[in-house]
Amino acid sequence: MSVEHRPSPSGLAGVDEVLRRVREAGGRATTSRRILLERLFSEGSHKTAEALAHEVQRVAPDVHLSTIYRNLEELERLGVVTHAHLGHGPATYHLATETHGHLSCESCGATLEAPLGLFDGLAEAARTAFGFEIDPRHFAVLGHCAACRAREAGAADA
Amino acid sequence: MSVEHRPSPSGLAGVDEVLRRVREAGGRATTSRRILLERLFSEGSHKTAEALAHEVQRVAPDVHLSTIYRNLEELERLGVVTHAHLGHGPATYHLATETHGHLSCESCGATLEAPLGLFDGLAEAARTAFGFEIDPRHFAVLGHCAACRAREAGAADA
DNA sequence: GACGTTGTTGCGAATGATTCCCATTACCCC
DNA sequence: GGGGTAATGGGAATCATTCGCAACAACGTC
Repeated sequence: MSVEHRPSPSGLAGVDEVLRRVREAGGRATTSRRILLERLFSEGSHKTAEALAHEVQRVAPDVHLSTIYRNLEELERLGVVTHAHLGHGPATYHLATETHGHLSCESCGATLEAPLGLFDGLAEAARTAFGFEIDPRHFAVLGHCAACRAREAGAADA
Repeated sequence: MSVEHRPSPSGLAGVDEVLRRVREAGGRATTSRRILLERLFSEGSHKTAEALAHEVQRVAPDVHLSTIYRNLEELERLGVVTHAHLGHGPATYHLATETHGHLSCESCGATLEAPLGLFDGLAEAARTAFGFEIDPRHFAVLGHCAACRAREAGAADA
């Protein structure tokens, strides 16, 4: 079996390499774990545990939701996956290689991926004022997106 | 009956005025609502619904937790109260007159109240880059506080 | 002050997201 | 290929919050 050559998001070699890392850490390369990883490496991020469960179950119907949660937790411990909270509602999971913050619209729920540089001003201010080091990745910053602001402004005018 | 003269946090006159506003909006000035408001106007913010329930129940033991939630929801609709999410765990409630953002430590759970000005840099950047208007009050920005950073750095050295 | 309307309450059950427990299964090292 | 043990399926437990509903209590009116 050769190494995967798919263009992985940004540095992690692929499913097989992750599974190798899992085994090095004393874990096992189970089928559910492999399928879950394939889904995580596929396009489209910000998937909830339940969405991932559905995707996995299309291939292996017996994989239980709690197995998904356990695997995500384990993969997170290994640094392969992270989760983010985009507002109310369930957490979303994605590969740890995709590092960005999130701006999430309170009106329509849309989520923007924000380059970490966007948070530099706040990071600097928090560091200076409080010695506090922000982590913009774990929780989204809420607010209102351009489309909703335009719509709401229009409604106010009408 | 005279207006309350207690030094209210920052502009809202007091329990009686809020209850007046409630009645103007077609609501009723019930005992549980009055007691809840007294607790909200008392010192110490960032209280969870459950903590508020305990405080209220010290005075009126039969007030049910769901009543607290309903009253908080109603008061929030009237613009008297807001809630914030300070990380994992339950939401916290406080008077809407206290406007500040939150920095919440992922290690120790401590929460700092941050003046809204701290977020100006991020607000500007998000507006320019995405037309996105942030609301720094509803969700805390997570990260690591000075104390925990010092402790963790020390542990790393040891 | 009694009355009726209708907003509110107490209570428990329902929900949604996640975690826990446990007996069974299936990796994978030797 | 057998055995030790990590992982799984299944369901029950948990935590925060919401809902449904019958009984109750504000408050304007008479």
